Amino acid sequence: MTGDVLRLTELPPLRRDQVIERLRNAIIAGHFRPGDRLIERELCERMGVSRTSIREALRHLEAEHLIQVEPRRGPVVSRVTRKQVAEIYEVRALLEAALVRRFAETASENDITELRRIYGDLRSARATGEVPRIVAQTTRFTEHMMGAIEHELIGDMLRKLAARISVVRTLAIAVPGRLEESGRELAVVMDAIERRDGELAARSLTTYVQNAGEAALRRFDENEQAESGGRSSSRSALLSTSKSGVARK
Amino acid sequence: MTGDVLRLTELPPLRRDQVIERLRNAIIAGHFRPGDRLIERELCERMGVSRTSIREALRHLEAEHLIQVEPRRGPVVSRVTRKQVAEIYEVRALLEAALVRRFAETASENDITELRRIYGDLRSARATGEVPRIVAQTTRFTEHMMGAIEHELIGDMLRKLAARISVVRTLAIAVPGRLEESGRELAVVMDAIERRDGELAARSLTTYVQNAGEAALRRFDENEQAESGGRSSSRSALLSTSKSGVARK
DNA sequence: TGCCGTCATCTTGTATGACAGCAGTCAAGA
DNA sequence: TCTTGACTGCTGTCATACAAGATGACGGCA
Repeated sequence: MTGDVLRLTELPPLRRDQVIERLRNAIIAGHFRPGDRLIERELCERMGVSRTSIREALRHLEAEHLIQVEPRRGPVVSRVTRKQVAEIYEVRALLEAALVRRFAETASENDITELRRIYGDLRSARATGEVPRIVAQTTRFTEHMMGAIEHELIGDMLRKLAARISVVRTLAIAVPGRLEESGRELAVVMDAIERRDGELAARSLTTYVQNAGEAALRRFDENEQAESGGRSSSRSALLSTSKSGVARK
Repeated sequence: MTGDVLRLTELPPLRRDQVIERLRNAIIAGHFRPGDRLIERELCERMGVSRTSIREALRHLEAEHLIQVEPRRGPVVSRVTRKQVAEIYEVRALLEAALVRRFAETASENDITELRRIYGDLRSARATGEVPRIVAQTTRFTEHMMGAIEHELIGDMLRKLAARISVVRTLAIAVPGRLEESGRELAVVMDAIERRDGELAARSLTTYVQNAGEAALRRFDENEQAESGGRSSSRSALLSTSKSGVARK
């Protein structure tokens, strides 16, 4: 119905969209870090496109809150404030609870089986303690549910929120003791889903996200301290000097 | 804490931001209508700015989903699908419920008094049946709560969602019988707030939004029918020819 | 030694001009 | 009436240019 099967090249993808995507990924992956300035010319050279495309892409990322632009100073990778972190986790809890409730209640058996499989991978990842793998599998877990319930908006919002807290989130996973705790919480969620208990799934997932949020805030505070401590050699600092060669504030 | 009080001229506002604002308002106000093409040159001339600024503004609005861009065809004021309307009302219900719950539980007495005052204005507006006034007062009502609880994120999201459904929302208000029904629902909400019953406030507001959503969907369906009926003279059609002189699909 | 004002330099914000190439239109032709 | 091809309209990108704010270096002064 939509999209012609015989379509040739799908049309060359727009440069600006590619730029958006790559910059977004770079930020999420932590290649650029909060506070890094994004200098247009540099980006032009690195990506081999004109300033026009770069700037248009930047406007898009700005709207997503991934970068902030102070007039005449140019774009800077967003730093999130403590309050913002708290708010994001709060809203994420709401949306994800709605997501999981609906999934538990309406997903097909296949979707649930598949989720169980992903959950298995997630557990193995968690067992290794390798943070990047854990993040990846957790994303897959959520992403699968989003795909299944076909709620464009919730999916969209959750993805955007996740992007904004990618840094803190990564740090939060490694909070001592949190991995075990969250493991138990997730088990309850998975269990509720399999029993098709949407209400319980939603409630337990809310708890999970709330606790994750608290862990994130704890990390956040530690980081603030470390920063005001001035020991800029502290490599774990959220806002430490970028390795990407980009100027900083 | 944020923003320097001593700042001189606040700096001349950026052109692109002004463009964003004006276009957004124009869309929300219905001056441009869903499906209208936004032709860059035209916008340049009308607003007296260069294509550069226009295009950057468009990228921003695109990220807000207020416009959609089909590659090489350019921007078009977003048409919302039925599904999107449903999803938006769903999420709006979630967020607004959280908002009102928190307001009921934590707002100062002054804030509540003020809300009651606004509620009074809202009631008078509703009594007249003048849709634009009703919309304005309803917005004030929500906006007041958003200001009081200081939850940037929820406020931001609700505003963006509201923008996306501004057209449908306007139509929905005039659904026969809905005005009375919603009046009663709102009364319950206001009452719950004054009694500081966050739970009840949230629940009743959820009902209110859900019903509003159903009304909106009903209107939406009527519109679709009217449209496929082909009688393009039907002036109430959601997608009728724009009066703004802008080309259409 | 430490603070201040000045100047050179870097960057952004915005405007212009150009141009290739997709899209939609319309008239000529079958 | 349907098909084809030429024509025109716009978008997507690039290259340039330039004023003005932001930054950083430097030398003078206390």
